[in-house]
Amino acid sequence: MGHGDGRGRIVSPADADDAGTSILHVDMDAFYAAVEVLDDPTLRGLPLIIGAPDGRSVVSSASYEARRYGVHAAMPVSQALRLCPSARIVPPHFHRYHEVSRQVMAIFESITPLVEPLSVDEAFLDVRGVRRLWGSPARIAHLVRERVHEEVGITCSVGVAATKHVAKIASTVSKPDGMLVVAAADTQAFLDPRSVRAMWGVGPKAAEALESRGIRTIRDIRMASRPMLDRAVGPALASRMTQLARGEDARAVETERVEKSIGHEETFDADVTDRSYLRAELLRLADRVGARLRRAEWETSTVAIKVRFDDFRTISRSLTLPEATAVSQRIGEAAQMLFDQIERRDPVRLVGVRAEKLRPAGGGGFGLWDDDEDWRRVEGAVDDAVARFGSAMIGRARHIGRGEGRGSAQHPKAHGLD
DNA sequence: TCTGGGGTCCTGATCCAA
DNA sequence: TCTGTTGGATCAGGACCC
Repeated sequence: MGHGDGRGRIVSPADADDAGTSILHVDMDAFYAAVEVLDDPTLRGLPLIIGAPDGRSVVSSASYEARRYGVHAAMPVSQALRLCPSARIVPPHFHRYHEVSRQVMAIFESITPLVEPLSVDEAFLDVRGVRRLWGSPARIAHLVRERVHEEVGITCSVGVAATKHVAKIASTVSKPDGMLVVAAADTQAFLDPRSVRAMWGVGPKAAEALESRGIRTIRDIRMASRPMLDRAVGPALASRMTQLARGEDARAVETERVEKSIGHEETFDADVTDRSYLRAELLRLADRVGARLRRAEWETSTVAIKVRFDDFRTISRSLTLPEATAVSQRIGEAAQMLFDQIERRDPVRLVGVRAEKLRPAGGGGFGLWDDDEDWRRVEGAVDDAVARFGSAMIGRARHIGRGEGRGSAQHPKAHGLD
């Protein structure tokens, strides 16, 4: 039995029992590495690590040959190289991955209009309405695998099930280059013995909280009392887990997805103490954020920054603007303003800028390219708040303590400053 | 050993207005 | 007018996903 780690392979036959199923989860196998091999066949069969060769980068993807040494995504490249010294480091070519991704998604869309891309290398397909055209879900899964292999030259794994959650687990189990069909009637038997860690939304922390209470499998979740689960992982996750553990997952395949935030961040090769350099970096990141907002014809009403210090402690600060904007300069100045309120002066390893609370441009606010008057109003409102409440009240750092009016001064409107 | 970058969602604290 | 309650908005932090 496979574990999605390259040690085994499961391929359900095209005439497998797929009663009650209609959802496919398609996941490319070691996608970035596969694209690199596609473009340079001499890399085939080698342990590959996709990641920047220097600095503080982590593994973006690893070929199955490298995974056998324990290398996995998100691991520092330096550590990966210790585990697998013979690995070839290949710098990522994200543009190319997106190009290949578009090819793959086009194949999906030629089979069914109901395609929900989850990321560059995976998607859900709802095939309910196209059975008369292509056959049963299991047959369609075969077709997808065949076409991706023939037309693009890479392999993928497919899970076929009655729900998204089960289809996703099924594709993971069948990896690499596999396919697994879980008929609706077999859902519970399929889920029950699996580790809680296999569930969508259960990461290391939640798994630890569950396992410390003796809850190790999905069956254990099904049998556990709700109050106990609530205490372990919080009511929201407990509720979701309980439903998913029973095989209940009413989420439809959504073809439309609206972005809720746009951000950029950067980890420096070496920690930075120079405040003016950091302020300039914030401006540069804000420039990229603004450019993306304008390209997408969005504007933002909340600017947030993230600062990670040398000890990896990370803080964030955000500011709601009196008026939405997509002007980089305004986003940058808000980011700098937030940064200036942070009192901690330790070396910084990362800064980031994010635009939140997005809305279509021109939706009731001022236009994208109004003159500076509007921005002067933003600054004026914040300056006014600083004058009234003191700078420490604006974007107050957590270490100063709560309960002293944090928040109120961040909403100029709430104080009639607008 | 030393931990990216792009996101989403949840939680708890706090403030404010009804 | 004063006080208490409640729900929405906002903010900060963190878990999680790929």
